[in-house]
Amino acid sequence: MVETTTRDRLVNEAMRLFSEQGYRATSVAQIEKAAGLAPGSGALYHHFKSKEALLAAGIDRQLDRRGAMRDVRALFAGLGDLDTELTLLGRYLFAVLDEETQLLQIAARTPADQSARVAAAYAALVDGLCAELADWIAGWAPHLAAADAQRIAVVAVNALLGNRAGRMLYRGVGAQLADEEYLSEWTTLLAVRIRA
Amino acid sequence: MVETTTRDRLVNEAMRLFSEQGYRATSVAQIEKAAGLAPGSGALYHHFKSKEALLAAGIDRQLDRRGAMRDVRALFAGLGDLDTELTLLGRYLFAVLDEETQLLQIAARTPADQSARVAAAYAALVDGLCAELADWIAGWAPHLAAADAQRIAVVAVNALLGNRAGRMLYRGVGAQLADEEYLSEWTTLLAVRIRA
DNA sequence: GTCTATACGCCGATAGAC
DNA sequence: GTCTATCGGCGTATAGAC
Repeated sequence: MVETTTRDRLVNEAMRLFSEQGYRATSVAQIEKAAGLAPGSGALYHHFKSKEALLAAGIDRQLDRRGAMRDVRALFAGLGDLDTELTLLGRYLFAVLDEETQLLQIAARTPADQSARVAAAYAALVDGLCAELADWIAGWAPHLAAADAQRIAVVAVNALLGNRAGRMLYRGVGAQLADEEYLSEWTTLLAVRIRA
Repeated sequence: MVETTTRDRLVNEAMRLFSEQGYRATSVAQIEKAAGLAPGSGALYHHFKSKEALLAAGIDRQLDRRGAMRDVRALFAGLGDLDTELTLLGRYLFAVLDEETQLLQIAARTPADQSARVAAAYAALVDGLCAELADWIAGWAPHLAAADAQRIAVVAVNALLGNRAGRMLYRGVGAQLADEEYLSEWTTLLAVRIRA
């Protein structure tokens, strides 16, 4: 059994509820109840000075969890042929996006002017993924201009992001491809382009 | 000067505000003020029985506007080579997504259980675009299996959707490619794949 | 059809007992 | 640290005058 402080439980439940319902639609009482406190009591305010400070703490924690695993080229280089590495890379990018699902959902459902932190965190995440992928592509295709590798990376990441956005925001509605099937086509698309 | 009824103005302003701020974050008073009525007066309730009925009316209108322009193959077929048609098709898909921006934004910022109508409307839009594109691809590449054409179309539409999602939800934050640059790479990616 | 006035509830946040 | 109790504000929605 993991020892969790009340503060940690509050952050956990708040981020979950924010991602499911949105920031404004989630009440402080609801968060307290989910964390095992009496709903409606101000118990939350002994740990955070306001509801927005709680959101900020959740975003900071999410950003701290990331930051490892910078050099993707070193991780995947030399494992096999282009298609194999590309498939692994695609799975890795999907995994990162899935880990950040809460943040992406909160970002989508929080008006930018209400909390600029979320928008900035999203931008940092996506820009980082694009840069990593562009770096990897440049390593595999030295004949391509750096700008071309960057453009390919942006489109490729957006293709994965669009898939996850559809999943996150409208779960269960509409026909979705299975992950492996989607990644298979994504890989083929990129491999052919990089070789051309 | 276009004759607009108060009811139309209410729908217009409500959809605009919903897409900018989200459904729950937008108050009835705000909608009334934007439509030229006294904020806080219940004047809105003489046109709609509730705030949710107003949202439903907006979604219905948006869905009615669409529905024309079904057969994309007929529109773009025979115009030129594959790259040319693909570029035009990409612009068309972007245009459709842009026209439906309000709906997509509202869908993203409205919890699914709060209004299933929005989620269903989104699913219909994206599924329709995928089917249109798959149809077009199948026409250009008869050697591909129908399932392959469908998979390519799904990834391609998701790539455009991911781009627009980033624009809509986090406007101004993060480096974004210009439309023409993005579409250029998107076209190249697909053209190479279809020819392979 | 639009207004003023208002009912009634929920929300964020605070005060103070234990 | 958590509780009960409560304040002030804003939310949706309604009643009734004009």
